[in-house]
Amino acid sequence: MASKSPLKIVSWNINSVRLRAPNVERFMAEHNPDVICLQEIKCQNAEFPEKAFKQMGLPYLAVNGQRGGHHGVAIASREPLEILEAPDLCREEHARVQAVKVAGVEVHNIYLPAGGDTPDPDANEKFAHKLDFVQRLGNEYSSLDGTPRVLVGDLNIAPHPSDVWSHKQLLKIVSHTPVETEGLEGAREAAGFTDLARHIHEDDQRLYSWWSYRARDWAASNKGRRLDHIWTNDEATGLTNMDSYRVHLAYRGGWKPSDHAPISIELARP
DNA sequence: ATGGTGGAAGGTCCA
Repeated sequence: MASKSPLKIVSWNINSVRLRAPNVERFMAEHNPDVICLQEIKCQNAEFPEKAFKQMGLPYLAVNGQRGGHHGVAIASREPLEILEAPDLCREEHARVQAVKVAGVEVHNIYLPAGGDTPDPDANEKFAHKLDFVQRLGNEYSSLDGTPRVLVGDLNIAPHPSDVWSHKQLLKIVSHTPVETEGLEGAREAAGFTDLARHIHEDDQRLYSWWSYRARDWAASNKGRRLDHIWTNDEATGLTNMDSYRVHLAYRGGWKPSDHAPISIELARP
């Protein structure tokens, strides 16, 4: 019965939802998830391709878009969503955070600031903003109740050495500097979340979810980073089917791909 | 040491 089927949740930095609605449609046809959390939708609320999503079987939408073609997050669902107040994580008031409750599970969708090129908060305001966002993340999620809670999104930090193609060569590159990786791990632990990918896979297993557009051949060079994450609180960890974690590599290729691959997990319904 | 690509906006920013 539908009520006993697992809840399949996807996180995907789509890099323009208007351009890539067909990619989402293909994913739906192939994997049939219940909830898709998108980041970098790059449109305003009224511009979201609502009709296409309804037609592909995701009629329930929570859209947090932004003017100017930047940022923006959305959650699309097969079943009804209750929109929740999201934690105040972004001091710049970008559209980067949203939260819903679906099938008894809280789903938080986050697009953490990339942080610019210079990993120095005094010289680079974007990096300072990124660190502030991480700090708030740890604080805000430390005091919530024990509802099953899943936090997903593009966190723009690859915390483990095996989350990047070269730990040594990326130590001074934004996304893998110690202040970011230690900050994110500290925030996650303070808030009581489990990083599912690293709970499932040993640290000698390299895991990536993003490959730059700038490589001549992203698959051949394989210089990836794990920037996209699925975290669960203890209540949700207990519902998680650990064998179901996937990075959907095929969607980094194909027609006009995003530079991020979708990742997914399945949970038993509470 | 540099520039490489991509999207959207709009004559440049963000990633």
